[in-house]
Parts: sequence; structure tokens; C-alpha cells
Amino acid sequence: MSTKINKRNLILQTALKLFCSEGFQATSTARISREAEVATGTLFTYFESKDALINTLYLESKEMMANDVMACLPSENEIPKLRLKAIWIAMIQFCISHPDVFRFMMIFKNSPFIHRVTMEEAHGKWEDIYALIQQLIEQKSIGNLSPEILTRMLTAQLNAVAEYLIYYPESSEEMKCIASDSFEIAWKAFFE
Amino acid sequence: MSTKINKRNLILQTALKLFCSEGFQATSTARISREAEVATGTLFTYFESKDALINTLYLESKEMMANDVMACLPSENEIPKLRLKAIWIAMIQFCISHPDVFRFMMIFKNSPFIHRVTMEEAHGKWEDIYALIQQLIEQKSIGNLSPEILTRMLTAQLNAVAEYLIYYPESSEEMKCIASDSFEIAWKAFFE
Amino acid sequence: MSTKINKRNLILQTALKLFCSEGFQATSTARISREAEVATGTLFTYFESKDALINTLYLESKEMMANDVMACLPSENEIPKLRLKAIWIAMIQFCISHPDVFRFMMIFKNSPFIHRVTMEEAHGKWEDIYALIQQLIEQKSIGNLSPEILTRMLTAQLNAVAEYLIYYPESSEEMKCIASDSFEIAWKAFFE
Amino acid sequence: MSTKINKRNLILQTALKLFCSEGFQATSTARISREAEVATGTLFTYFESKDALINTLYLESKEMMANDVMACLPSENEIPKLRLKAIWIAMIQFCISHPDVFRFMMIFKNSPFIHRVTMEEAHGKWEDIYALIQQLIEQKSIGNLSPEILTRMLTAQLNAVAEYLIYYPESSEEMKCIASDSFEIAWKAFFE
DNA sequence: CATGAATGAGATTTCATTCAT
DNA sequence: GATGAATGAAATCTCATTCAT
Repeated sequence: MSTKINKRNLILQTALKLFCSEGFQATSTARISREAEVATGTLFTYFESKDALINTLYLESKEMMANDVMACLPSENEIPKLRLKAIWIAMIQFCISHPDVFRFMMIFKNSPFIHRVTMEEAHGKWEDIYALIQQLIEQKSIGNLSPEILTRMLTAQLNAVAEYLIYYPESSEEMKCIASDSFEIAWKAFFE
Repeated sequence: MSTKINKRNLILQTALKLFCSEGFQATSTARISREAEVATGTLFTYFESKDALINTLYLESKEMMANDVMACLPSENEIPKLRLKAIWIAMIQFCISHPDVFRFMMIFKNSPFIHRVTMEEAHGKWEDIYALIQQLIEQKSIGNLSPEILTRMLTAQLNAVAEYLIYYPESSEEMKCIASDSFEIAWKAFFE
Repeated sequence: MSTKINKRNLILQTALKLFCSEGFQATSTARISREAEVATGTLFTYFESKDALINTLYLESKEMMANDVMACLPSENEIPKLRLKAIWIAMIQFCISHPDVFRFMMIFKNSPFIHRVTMEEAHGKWEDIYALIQQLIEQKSIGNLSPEILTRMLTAQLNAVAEYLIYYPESSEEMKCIASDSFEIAWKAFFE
Repeated sequence: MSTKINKRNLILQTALKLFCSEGFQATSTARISREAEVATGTLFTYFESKDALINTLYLESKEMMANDVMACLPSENEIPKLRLKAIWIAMIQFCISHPDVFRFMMIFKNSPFIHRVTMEEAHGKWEDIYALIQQLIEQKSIGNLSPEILTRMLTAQLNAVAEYLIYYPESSEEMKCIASDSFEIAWKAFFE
């Protein structure tokens, strides 16, 4: 989802906006076309179907987010806590800056539009980040809990914070505090 | 959503099942009627519209869950940690026993079918439980984090565990361990 | 359509009222039953179908009107002009006193619900009145116009006056003047 | 309702025909589409709803009639009687030539499909003609009768003649006589 | 590539009518 | 007679998608 202004991107951006405010079903391809100011047929020259449009949007959203987050990841020399914190902060930053992208992904997760292929491909973009988390978690065996479940719990907390900050936006300063403090809670829970 | 066998319940149960496996949009009212073995019109003698059916289903699901959980809540004499743990365990138990109800609620949360009224009414059924959590959380002021955000983080973790156990069901024994261990993580995060 | 209070009459009266305010199509039998405070099935113990209800209503309306008008008809000794005038006035009186009955008949006339049988049977109730009009008209051969067309023109004028007085009701005194003056116009047109 | 052959006109013409023979309710949009040989969806690309189709049809019918009649209206130098007679004859001519248009308007008048807006807009197309009639009528104050009621009586007579000639069509020669003779009756009634 | 009129399968909903109680 | 839950055919309308221009 580069920001070059061409019809394909216009369609993607308009679709993202509408899917968030109206939902997938309530957003017709006709409406997307109308608001993107292209013809109804044009949408289908770029995307095979509405379904394909949604999956593409998810893929490009995940990729965009991964790129942003990875750009903030400190070198491997840095201590683990600071590396994880950097990810935590970067993710929250991204969600605040791109609330529609975040909302879209939340809606998409529990929708019948997801294709397994899409999920897997999206997962691929995050390999490095997941690897770091898994590596950290595996060092601390907590009770009988598998790395998988721990990763899910961690991610769930992160999403909860992001969701909260999108619904109740605060001053930039305060948001930084919240991001930082919430990380400390998560760190304490899993790694102390 | 009592379990009395009458047409209304047949419709609700069939709808729940189909909404989970197919999604709201992909499940036509005709299909619900067919699988519930009632006439297409019968659905509309009990529910004003498909939309109303979905909202009713949410409301009754939430109520059912609240009733189950509250039945396990120890008396106010019990120490706070054990009271919260009882809730935690009861919720996970319920989700495992009624995976479709849980899945349905997850789908519903991010769907454009929700009516604010429904959400508020559903919230009402949980007042006692939310009150307990808020009360516990308010005793521990953690960084700059509001009770609201902390409650969201806590709930998110709980849901993550339930979701995991539904997707990867394990032996009853192991599930109890997971429920218990995950609670300890949450407790450590927020109350130690 | 006697005024005895029983379920049959309740249904007829409610139906008349609703047909006038909502139209035939927009008035469901369920609504008639509800507002008449009887069960949905009861309507069908008295009337074979919605269609039959409408036709019965027309028949009884026409009959009621004919009875009212004929009660005002002077004896055959009276001069023709006064006999016709009596009819004219009586019809307008009736329409003013029973606006829904008049409206219903206007709607019914151009509706696909009419059965030829009903029309003919209704016509039967008016035989005496039509006979008088025809007899008067036949005495005056006007141009090439058949009694049929002249009767239609006369009746159309009468209806126009009634319609006007229902939509713009005036004081009782003024309505009498209008009824009288409009009759003079009609009389001049056809019989002078 | 021009006569250009395109799908929009095909639909309008087919609808007019069916509405007249079957009534509004009994004519399904599916049937209109089938007989117009277009897809079911096509009807809705041209008309927002069945209701809108009916109202459009009324508007275009009234407009067509007004255009035809106005084309026959003599210049203002002509004496009033001849100007009114021209309108009378032109209207009857039009109704005979387009019986379905006339029937449709009669059905529409007493149907719950009319929108006030439509009526007013339609009325607008007739301004000039109504103005002429009102002007003539205002010159003759007849009893206590308002111009409004007199116009209604006059129009009602005209419609009665048209209705008669449509139901009992006669030779062109005879129809001219009837149109002419009926006008004389109306003229005598209101203006002598 | 871009267009947008046309398509037609399919969805939701209504409602006259029935029939077991 | 009276009831009203249940029926299911049929109606209106939507919308992803196509294709001739």
C-alpha cells in the first residue's frame, strides 16, 4: 500500500476507510468505486474480486506495519528487554498513527473473508519479530504454558492497549507514558 | 437462550452454529430456517429481522455466560485473589464448554451488526463482575494507567487463553493447569 | 353493515377505516384483526378471503347508501326536479356523514379487487334511483348523447361535489347552499 | 415518456400497460422486467423503487397530456368559449388515443402510491390550462360556489366523457359529435 | 486501461391463509 | 366459534461482476 497516487491506491485507501466505518458487508464495491472516483469496472481491473481486494488490503496492511516496526528494532547487541520494548512502543505508535489500518485488521481477524493463505503470507512478514518474542519467551518456561499461548497473551495485551488509545486518544506525552507503563506490566508478567 | 425445545430456541441454536462456521453475511435466514427445520416465515415471528436475531443472540449469550460465572463466584469473605481466580477459571470453563458461544461473541464484537443498546444491555448483566475487577484494580494504582485500560488488558489476556484452548483443545487435566497458570501470570502482572 | 356490535361488524368497520387511510394493499389482514381486537383467524371465519371482505364491504356500503337515499325520495306525485334534487341532497348528506364510506367506494371503483358480480349486485340496490334518473334523462334527448353517458356525467358531478365537501368541510349551513347550488348547475346542464 | 426506444422507455411502457390491466399491486416488478425483456435489476438502475417508477410514470403521463393539449390551445385572441372547447376536445382526443395513459391516471389518483410532491409537480405542468379555466369561471360567479369546486365539477364531467368513450369506443365521426355535444352541456351549465 | 449500463442470482421480509387446540 | 403459531409462496431490492465500447 504505497502512497503513490494512482487508481489502485485510491481504491485501496477508500476501501480501507469504508470497511472500517461501515464493515465489509455494508460496503459495496459500487460505493468504493464512487468514493474513489473511478468507474465500477475499474476496481475489477486491479482486483479479481471484492474478496481479493480485502485480502490484498490485509496483506499490505500487515506488511506496512511490519516495515514500520522493524525499522525501530535495535541491533541484536541490545539487551532483550529494550529490544522488546522498542517493538511494543513501535507497534503502539503505528496503531495510533494509522488507526484505520489497526481497526481493519481487528475486523478482518474474525471475519469469514480471511483465506488461510493470506494469514500465512502475512505471518511471513513478521517472522523476525515473532522469532524474537518466541526466543525471549522460551528462555523463561512459565508453568506449563507453551510459547504459543504466551505469545497470544502478550499480543492480546498489546492490542488492548492500542485499541484503548485509538478509542480514547490522549496527548502525545501521555500516550508515551501509557505505552511505556503498559510494557512494564507485560514484562513483569512474562519475564520476571 | 434456555434449552427448552421450542421453535424459538431451535432457531437461536441453529443461527449460533451457522454464524460461527460461516459468518453473519454468509448465513442467510433461509438457511437458518432450513437447518432448524422451520418455515422461512417462522424466524420472523420470533425475531423482527436478521439483525434483531443477531442482537438477541448476543444478549442471551452474554447473559448465559454471566449466570454461569456468577454461580461460581465465592462469597465476599473470601480473599480477593481467590475471588478473581474463581471468575477467571469459570470464564475459561464456560468458553471451553460452549465454544460456539465464545466464538460468536468474538465475531460479534467487531461487526457492524452491534447496536449500542445491545452492548449496554449486555454490559448490565456483568455489573457485579466488572465491579469486582474494578475494585481490585483501583486498589493498585499502576503507573499512570487508568482502571479502564487495565481492565481491558486483563480481559484481553483472558480471551486470548480461552481462544487458544478452543482452537487447540487439550485434556481436561491440562486445561485446568493452563487456566490456573495463566491466571498466575495475570495476577502477577496487575496485582503484585 | 348494521351497527350491531359483534365481531363481524367490528372487522368490517375496522377494515373500512384502514382501507381508507392506508389503501387496500397496505392494510394487512393481521392489522385489521389487531385493531379490531380479534384473532387473525377470526377474520377468516366471517370472510372467505381478504378479497371477499373487500367486496362484502363494498356491497354493504352501497346498500347502506341506497337505503339512506331512498328514504328521502319523495313520492311519485312530486315534480321531477324536486325528486332529483332530493336524491342529490340526500347523497351529499350521506357522503358528508360517512366520509370513509364514500372514500372507500371511490378507491374501490378503480381497484383490481372489484368482481363484476359485486358491481352488478351493488347496482341492483340502486335500481329505483337509476330508473328515475334514466327516465328524466330520456325525456330530454340532448344532441347525440346516450342516456348512459349523460347519467355518467351527472353522477361524476355529484361525486365531485361530495369529494370537495369531504376534503374541505364547511359549516352545515354553507354545505346546504353548496349542495343546492351545485344541483341547480346540474339541472341547468341536463334538463333546461 | 418519449418514444425513443431504450430500456428506460421499454420499462415505462410495459409498466403502464400492466398497471392498467392488472393494477399496481398485482403487477410485480419481476413481471414488468420479464415483459420488457430486461433483467430484473435493470428496472432498478432506472428507478429507485417500484414506488418511484409509478410516480415517474404519472409525472411523465401528465406532462405528455399537457403538451398535447397545449399544442391545440388557440391564441389568446380567440373567444373564451372556443379556447375552452379546444381544450375539451384535445383532452378527449388524447384520452381516446392513449387509453392506457388515461386509465393509469384514474387508477393512480386514488392510490396510496401518490406522493404529494408528485401531485404538485404534475399540477405544475398544467398551470396554463388551469389558469384559463379559473379565469373563465371567476368571471361567472355562480351561487356560492368557489372556483375550486366549479373546476372540479367541470373536470369530473370531462373525465366521465373520456371514460365512457374508452369503455365504449365508437366511430371517429360519432366520437367527435359526443365530444362536441358534451362540451355544450358543460358550457351551458357553467357559463350561460 | 477505463468505463458504466446491464445482468440475474440471491437475500430479506411480508402476509394471506390454515389448522390444531 | 375463537385463537394465534406456523406456514411458504412471492415480492422487492441489492450488488458483485461482466463486457461492449
